[in-house]
Amino acid sequence: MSANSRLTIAAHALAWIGLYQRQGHEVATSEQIATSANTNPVVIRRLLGELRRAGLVESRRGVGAGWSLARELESMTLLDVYEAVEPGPLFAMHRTTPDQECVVGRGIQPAMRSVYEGIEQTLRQELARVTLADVLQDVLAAPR
Amino acid sequence: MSANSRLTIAAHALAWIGLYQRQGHEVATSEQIATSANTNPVVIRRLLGELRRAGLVESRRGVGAGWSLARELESMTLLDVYEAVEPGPLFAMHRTTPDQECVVGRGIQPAMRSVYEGIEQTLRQELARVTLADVLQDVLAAPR
DNA sequence: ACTGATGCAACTATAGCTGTTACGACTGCC
DNA sequence: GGCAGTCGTAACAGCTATAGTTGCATCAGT
Repeated sequence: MSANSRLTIAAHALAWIGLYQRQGHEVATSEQIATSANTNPVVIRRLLGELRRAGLVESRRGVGAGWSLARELESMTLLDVYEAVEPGPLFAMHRTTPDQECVVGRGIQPAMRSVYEGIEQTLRQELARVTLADVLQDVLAAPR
Repeated sequence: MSANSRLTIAAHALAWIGLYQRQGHEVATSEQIATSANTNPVVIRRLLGELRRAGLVESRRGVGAGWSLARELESMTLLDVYEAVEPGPLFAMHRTTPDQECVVGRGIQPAMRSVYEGIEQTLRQELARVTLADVLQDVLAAPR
């Protein structure tokens, strides 16, 4: 499906900021997060920008600038992150409309759509069950 | 996520072959299916080739060649099709390994992996609940 | 031998993700 | 007022996957 790492990196960033704040710091920089995630600061800023638009984080500019959580990790679910960061559907329909003269061509899209909607609904429920606080707890529970 | 239409087209092809066989024909050609799906016959042959490797369809060559079902539509689920046609995982980890000196960098992958595994498991269960016979029935139930 | 289909390689076009550079905008501090 | 550090964003390159297309060898029944 050509999966991407956007949800993973976004969760990484949020967990990092959350832990950093628990340690008493006010804001985290994209530079610090990028070092932890082993990627480029711009990649982090882009993703956090989408999370900001979704109301999950805030950014401060100027001197002492950086990112902070807009809500508690406890009140943030992976569904919130997913919706902020993955707009499209999981499965696509035909790129061109199928032959409407054909029974299958006419009926296949409604049929598949209802299946896909059910699946996406279930996916959302699963994602909604995991808070970012759960994620951070799991992160800290890792060995060594 | 940059979704693709492979599952949709594969289901379309199977439903088409199934219906065609119910109408008394022995084999369907990639040309016919491509017309219904409004795409190129080679695209159909490629997909059906993967379904053949999974034991869902059979192909005949020579004169009077074409495709036929290897099993009843009733015994074929969308999970079978999905697995034949979508090898990779739904979500990807970091492209480069995160900073192992960092607590978050060390713990994030195991944490996310367990979430992702649960989700893929649920996805499979959902797909396994829908047979291709169900899909064809839904297709035929479409208005007009 | 002819015919009509599959099997498959090769190529193109397109799109999305990721990484990178560059630079303007902002704000606290001196 | 100027400086420094960081965000915000545009622009571009590299890579990968999907989809579409062409071409041709291969096969098997007539």
